[in-house]
Amino acid sequence: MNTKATLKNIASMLGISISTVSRALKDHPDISNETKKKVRELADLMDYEPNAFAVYLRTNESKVIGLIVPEISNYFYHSFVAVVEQEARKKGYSMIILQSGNDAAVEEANLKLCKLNRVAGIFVALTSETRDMATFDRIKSSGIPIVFFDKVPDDNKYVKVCLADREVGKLAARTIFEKNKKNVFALFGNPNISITRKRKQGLVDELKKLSPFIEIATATANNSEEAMQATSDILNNKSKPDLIFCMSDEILTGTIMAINKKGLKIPKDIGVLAVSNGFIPKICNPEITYIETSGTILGKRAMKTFMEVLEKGITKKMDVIESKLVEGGSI
Amino acid sequence: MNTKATLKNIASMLGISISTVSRALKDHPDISNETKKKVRELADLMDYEPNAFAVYLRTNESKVIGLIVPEISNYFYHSFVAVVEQEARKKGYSMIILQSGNDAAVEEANLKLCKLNRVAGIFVALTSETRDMATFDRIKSSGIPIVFFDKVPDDNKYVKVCLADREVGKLAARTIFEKNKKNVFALFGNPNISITRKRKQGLVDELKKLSPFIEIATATANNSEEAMQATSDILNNKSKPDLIFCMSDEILTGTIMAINKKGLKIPKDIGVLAVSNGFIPKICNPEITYIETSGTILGKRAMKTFMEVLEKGITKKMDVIESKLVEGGSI
DNA sequence: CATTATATTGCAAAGGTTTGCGAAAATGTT
DNA sequence: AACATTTTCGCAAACCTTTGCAATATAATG
Repeated sequence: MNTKATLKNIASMLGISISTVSRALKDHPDISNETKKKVRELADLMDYEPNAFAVYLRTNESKVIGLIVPEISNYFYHSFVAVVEQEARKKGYSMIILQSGNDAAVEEANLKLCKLNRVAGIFVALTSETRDMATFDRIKSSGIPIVFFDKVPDDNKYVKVCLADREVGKLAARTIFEKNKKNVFALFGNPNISITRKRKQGLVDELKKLSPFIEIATATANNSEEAMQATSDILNNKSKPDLIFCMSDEILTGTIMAINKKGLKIPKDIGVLAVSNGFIPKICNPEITYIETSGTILGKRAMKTFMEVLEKGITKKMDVIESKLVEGGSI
Repeated sequence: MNTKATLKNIASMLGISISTVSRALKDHPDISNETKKKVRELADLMDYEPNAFAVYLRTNESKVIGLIVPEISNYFYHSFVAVVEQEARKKGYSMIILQSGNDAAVEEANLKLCKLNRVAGIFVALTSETRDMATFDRIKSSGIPIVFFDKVPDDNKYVKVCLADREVGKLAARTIFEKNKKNVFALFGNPNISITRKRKQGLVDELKKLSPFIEIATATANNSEEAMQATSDILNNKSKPDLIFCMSDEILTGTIMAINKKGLKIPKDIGVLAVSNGFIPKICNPEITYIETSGTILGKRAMKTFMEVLEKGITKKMDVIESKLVEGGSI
């Protein structure tokens, strides 16, 4: 086997010291152009790449970002993941991805893994089960910045990037009011996470404020299947609602399948309003009217915030992303 | 700041040597139970975690798997990513994710990054632009195993896990024949990648064999927008096809939007047959009939193959996954 | 008690890089 | 020519862990 491409070997082959080689490759001003040239040529020839671990060990910082989400493959996160990875690569970072699968213990293990790998920082969307923030606090105080996104903790001592969830609810309420709907069935996700509570509160409160004549029933579904079941149940009632509100893409999926199965026509038989990134709404017929939540935008903003945290050492911040209504033909 | 949790510090606090501490924490038989106990207690107290970089540097192997795909957020890959991450975590590995964005240069940079990070192995779905396999060969011969999936190279000297693409095409052909369709419009993705060529060949050849009376026109679309455009164009012809075949979810998405926009009814006005993981077909009304390609299954098989490669040192293998027809109501 | 086996522990090198500081060589200044 | 500067380079420590081997302490054997 031919000699490994290390600083040491290059140095000995050239009869100069390791430190000179190291500096030459970094274009350090202390080194003469002549030497630099020699070193670079041999390094190229030997296909030299610095040993990342040695660098990390020495500098004690890695160019890796940790990303912890409940599930990658869920509607919203993968576009977030995609854009964060892109932006990260532009800045010379790689991304290590971990799923918590809505299990607080796994989430904690993942956090440890991040710490173990000395990541430069961590993006986290919380599990709906997460109660104890102690591990996060420990990691944060050990100097690893954490940016929470989407599923964020309530406490304001963290850095978070999220949607204006209460506004999302209010916007939904105003839409319902303007479209003159009277009997709303609203489906929400896990009530333990704050975005659910906020969206629900925004919707219910605003609706109450706008009109005393709009009836609203709410229900909870933890996944598409439950959403489908809940929708089916309500559609079998004799007093069918005239609009179904879906808090997320996951729920929208179930609702649409239930409506289709039942053979109802949107919007003639029933209206639909969703909170979504737009992908599913656009392949439906007619297109679903939705309040936009873009993983791509969220990702970009999160990355921007992350760089701020890294460079300026911010430890608390809340970046809230406004959303807007995109009209389809489902109401 | 309190002392860092390192072997050295633990050792000096306990008045013993570093190696003893190291071995005590590994439950090495050379160390007395008494010492082990002392060491473990202090280590726990100090929240000791071995410095991964030092370990990697010393052992020259990391517990990280690289995953390179054209795009994470595309229909199929994110479920693959999700399951691979899960399985990897079970085996003590983490996953670093990289997107090539269909750019061979970025793909190469990503490969380098994997090498730089001394990953334990790499999963790759090729770019449609990839021609030169030299970098892959170099990495492979440097001892890092590579498992290709989905978008795999033609050459049999690699380890690959993929769908039975030709069979997929044939299955589509048989379905078309049985459903008595006569005028097929088939939309394919990038012709540079082998799965496109194979699916197309399978479809066209088998169709020809089954009946001389079935007309088939094909077209190429590189993304949803192009697929939508191509479908719109063909639907404006006076001789409308009676079935559209979509090679992938990406294309199906565009086709469905075009059909909806045109106001046509499936299957009355036009039939649709797709190759898909099933998610989009199931939210359509009626559900689309599709040939199943599951990222989840592919991911599991890929991971299994990967472990074989790692443990048994296999260097070439081809794992082909059969697919089946799932009937919706779109034909 | 002397000798040998066994149980514990420590020493030190190795893995590859970075970097402060001092040394040597080259150049410039009177 | 003597001195001051500047340019160029090397020494050696540090980052933290792993591990072969030597060293000591303890117990067992004759």
